[in-house]
Amino acid sequence: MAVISQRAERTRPLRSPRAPRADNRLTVVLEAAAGLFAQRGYAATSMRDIAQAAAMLPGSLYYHFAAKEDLLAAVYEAGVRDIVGAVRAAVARQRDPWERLEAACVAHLETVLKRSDTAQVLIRVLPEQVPAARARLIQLRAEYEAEFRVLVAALPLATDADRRMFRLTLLGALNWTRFWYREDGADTPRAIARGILRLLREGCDGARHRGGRNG
Amino acid sequence: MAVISQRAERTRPLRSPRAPRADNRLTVVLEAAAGLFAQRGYAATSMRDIAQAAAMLPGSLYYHFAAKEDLLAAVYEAGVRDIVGAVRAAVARQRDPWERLEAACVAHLETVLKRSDTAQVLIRVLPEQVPAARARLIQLRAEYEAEFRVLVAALPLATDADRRMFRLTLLGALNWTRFWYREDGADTPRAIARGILRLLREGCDGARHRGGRNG
DNA sequence: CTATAAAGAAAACGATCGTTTGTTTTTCTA
DNA sequence: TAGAAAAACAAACGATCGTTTTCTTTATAG
Repeated sequence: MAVISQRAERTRPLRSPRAPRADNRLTVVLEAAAGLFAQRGYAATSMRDIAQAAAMLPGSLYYHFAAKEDLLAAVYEAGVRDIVGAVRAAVARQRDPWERLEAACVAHLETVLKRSDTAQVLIRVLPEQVPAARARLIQLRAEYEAEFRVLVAALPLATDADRRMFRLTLLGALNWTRFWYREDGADTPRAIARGILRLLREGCDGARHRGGRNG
Repeated sequence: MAVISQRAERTRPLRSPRAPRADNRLTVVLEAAAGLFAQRGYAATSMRDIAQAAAMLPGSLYYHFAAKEDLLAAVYEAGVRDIVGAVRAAVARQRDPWERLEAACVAHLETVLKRSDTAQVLIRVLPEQVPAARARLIQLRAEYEAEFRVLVAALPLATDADRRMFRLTLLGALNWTRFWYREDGADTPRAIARGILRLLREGCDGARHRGGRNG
């Protein structure tokens, strides 16, 4: 029964005889929810918190979403749209495989760290944390991760290179920045993305780069 | 007032005229809490959940801890003890700086992914998620991260290498494994740790390793 | 201009939350 | 072995949770 009611009004009641109103505050709700989910997490954010941030009453949220988990799924959808859009736009400007991947990493970090709360929710709230929406969230995440899979597949690596490990390590390093990145710090999202990628591409073993003394 | 009551009984009432009883179930409570915090997160775990997992009544938890956040702090402490112990023991068996770091990474992953729920809480529940305990949690985390700082400082890297970026990238990649590691999968924590470290040490650019055809 | 549906206000539902209080049982110690 | 402290039980507190229901306002289509 939960599944039915979830699907019942994804955006609006089916076969509605009238279009949504111009003054509807659905986007305000989504942004408010994204900001709070990104900052406090899913369980620690109440529907009342979201309603207050959106300047509405708690019950009014249920005109747009049948349940809290559906609101999260909608934020996830918006997040995927944001970050996929940013990454695709950045990648399209490059032709070299390494430069395409670098552009993707820069766009990823800039979107997640500075531009989009909804995108931040993608890496802050994980599918396992919301069992009722797990399947949907996993699918939405996979939609995005597929972008990186393609970019990594295009790299001119040694034949025995482990592309899966490379991709997971890269995404791990990128997403972990959320926990140590500081707005006021010296390094920008762009610089961080480039630094991580250079490390994964070239390594950092002094003995390998030049005739080092250790090894 | 909250601060006072938090400090009031870190482990037991101050100047207790009698030692703890042999049948006390403090460790059972800590393990139950660790398991649930690791699986569901802090906010999504109720004191009643923990009590049930420990086969006690909810109110009884407050004999050991003045508040939920103090219970989390205690789990954090146990987690740091677990992982620092494992890492130090592993490192002590090696002398070469790279081998010491590898031993640390292997111990880190094995502890977090297989051995210790309390250690898993360290990377699952982040200080920002529990404002009331933030300062304490940050300090406990720093205690552990200092271990890695020392190990990275000892590496024979090129003089212009960014050791901070290296450390953050490494820890990010290691900790992110929590989100894709599967018990039944082919790769063990040991293999994953080695793979990540090799990547960060040697890089993966085919054109660099041998006279590649690209670039 | 009027009907109608969209959008939200207002108020409350039962359930669950972290926590407190008073009491009982059990172990250790003197 | 008697008394005291440790450790848990038992039961409830007020607050907050996600959600539902009913009613009112308001933009829009005919």
